Formats: sequence, structure tokens, C-alpha cells
Amino acid sequence: MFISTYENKLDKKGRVSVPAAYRSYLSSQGYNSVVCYPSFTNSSIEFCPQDRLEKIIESIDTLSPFEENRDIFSTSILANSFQLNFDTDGRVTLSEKLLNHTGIKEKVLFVGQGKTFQMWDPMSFKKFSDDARKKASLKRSELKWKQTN
Amino acid sequence: MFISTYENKLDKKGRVSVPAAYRSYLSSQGYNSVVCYPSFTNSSIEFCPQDRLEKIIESIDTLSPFEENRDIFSTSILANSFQLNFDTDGRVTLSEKLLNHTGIKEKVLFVGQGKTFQMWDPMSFKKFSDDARKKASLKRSELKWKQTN
DNA sequence: CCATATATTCCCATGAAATCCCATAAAAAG
DNA sequence: CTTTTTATGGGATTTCATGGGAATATATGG
Repeated sequence: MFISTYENKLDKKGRVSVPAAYRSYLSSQGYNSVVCYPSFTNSSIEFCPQDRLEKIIESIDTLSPFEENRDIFSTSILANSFQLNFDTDGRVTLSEKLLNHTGIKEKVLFVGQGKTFQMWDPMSFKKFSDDARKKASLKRSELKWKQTN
Repeated sequence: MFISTYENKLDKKGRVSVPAAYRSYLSSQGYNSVVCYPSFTNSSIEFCPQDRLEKIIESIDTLSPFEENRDIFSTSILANSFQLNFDTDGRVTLSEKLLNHTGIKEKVLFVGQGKTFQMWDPMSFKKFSDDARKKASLKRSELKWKQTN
């Protein structure tokens, strides 16, 4: 399972170490690479084992080759995905696209999400999680109010 | 599988390098050439292994109710299809027909579509992709439904 | 059937980017 | 405190995209 968070450094060559805990989980599942794509809802990169993307491909493949939806789905998902291979020391190289989407400069924050994990710029993540916390407390009071009525 | 995008240069001789990642996937599947045809719905060229084209033609056969339509449809694909062989450095040569359909001049954008890939003029693709992203967020729930069924 | 032009493919050189490999530092484990 | 694992830096090597010359194939006209 991917849990906890890890902050690692992006070097001059654009490489970053994937946390050893994540790597050992991946290899225990039989993977030696990961697939990733920019999140649709926030400025993180989502990572998942390759077979997850393969499932998406299979479901797209059920659509007719001349249906508009096929191109729309595959373009918005597959064209923006990357397969990242680990080097011999467990690092991956991040492309310009991925850096731009996240705003990552110096540090990379890995955030475990159970079956997947994310990469964030540490600052962006702090904003995001603070925001999430506020929203949660607003909703909580809303919920309490509804409960008493 | 074919994912991500790669922008390569068209040289004076009309050659372009097929991304190494795509070539290695093709050869892992036992192919050393590709078949391509102009898309019916947009200004890209569709690439696929040869047996896939045969499958597409079969599916046209079963889908179209009128025999006449079938013939027109499948011959129009076949007549406009090319088999492109890789040279010793992994390049293919693009014919005038293909260049005209796409509007490609200097740069060739390869776009992964899972089991197939496309070639685009970078500008045309940007337009298409911005549009696709908007439509995808509207229709994503539709895809999810199909995945579970 | 040959000769010339044109296009196609092979082959090698180059520069840039990706990857390997090793050294060292920092952290964790025993 | 010692040993092992992990993260990081950087030089060495390999891969890849690209350009262009040489060799081969194909077409066209006489």
C-alpha cells in the first residue's frame, strides 16, 4: 500500500528518488515502472501501476473506432500520460510538462493514496490540504445544523 | 501500449523518426512495420499494427446494415491506407497525401491512443486537444459506466 | 534494352538527452 | 556503536533524433 508522505529533492538533471517504500510495494506487485498523468481536479500528478491504465485502454477500445467519444477520451487521458522507468538507483526523470502542471521546482512531495500515490509541489499541497480542512469544517457545521433540524 | 506525445522533426527527405518508445512496443508485439490511414473525423493520420486494420474492416462489415455502404466504407479506408516500413534508424517516409491531410510542415506530433497512435500537425492537435479536454470532463461519467459493464 | 532522372533505402557522423554506475552522505535498523 | 539501507551528486556510457552522403531501386523517355 502507498501511505504516508515523503519529501525528496529534484536534482539538476530533473531526477527524483521515488520513496523506497513505494518502490518495494510496486516490485512486490510485479512492476518495475509506473504510469502517471496530470490530475483533472488539482495540480498534482497521479501515479498508478500500469495495468490500471491498460484497463482504461480496454474500455476505450470497446467504443467504435469512428465514434467521437473514443478520440475524446483517449486524447484527454492517454496523450497526457507518461510511463516512467526507474533508473538503477530508483529514480525517475520528470518531464517539463509534469513540472509545469505541478509547479515543482526544488522539492517533490510524494503523497500516498492507498492504491495510488501523488506527486505535489510541497507548497501547493499545503494550500490544498489547508483548503480541504476548511471546507471539511464548514460542511461539518452544516451537517450538525441539519442534524438538529 | 502507446501513450504520451512526442514532437519530432520532418527532414528535407520527408522522413520522421517514430518515437523509440512506440517502436519498442511494436517490436515487443512482433511487428516491424505499421499501417496508417487518414482519420475520418479529424486531420490526423491513424497508425496501427496491420492485423488491427483487418479487424476494423471486419467490424465495419458487421456494423453497416447496407452492403453498398460497407463496400464504400471499407474500400475508402483500404484505398487510402499505406504500409510504412521503418528504415534502419527507425524512421518512416511520409507521402504527399499524408502531409496534405494533416497539414504537417516542419514538426510531427505523435499522439498515443493506447492500442494505436496518431500523427498530427502540432497546431491542429492543440486545438483538438483543448476541445477534447472540455468534452471529456462532461462525458467522463459515461466512460466509467461502460467500464463497470 | 539502355540511359538518365528521381526517389528510396542504407549507412555513418554528430550532438543532445537519457541512463548507468560509482562515491559519498544521511538516515534507519540491529 | 556498527551495519545496512536510502537519498543524492556527478562522471561515464549508451541511446536517440537528426542530417547528409553513398548505394540501390524504380520510373520515364528514347
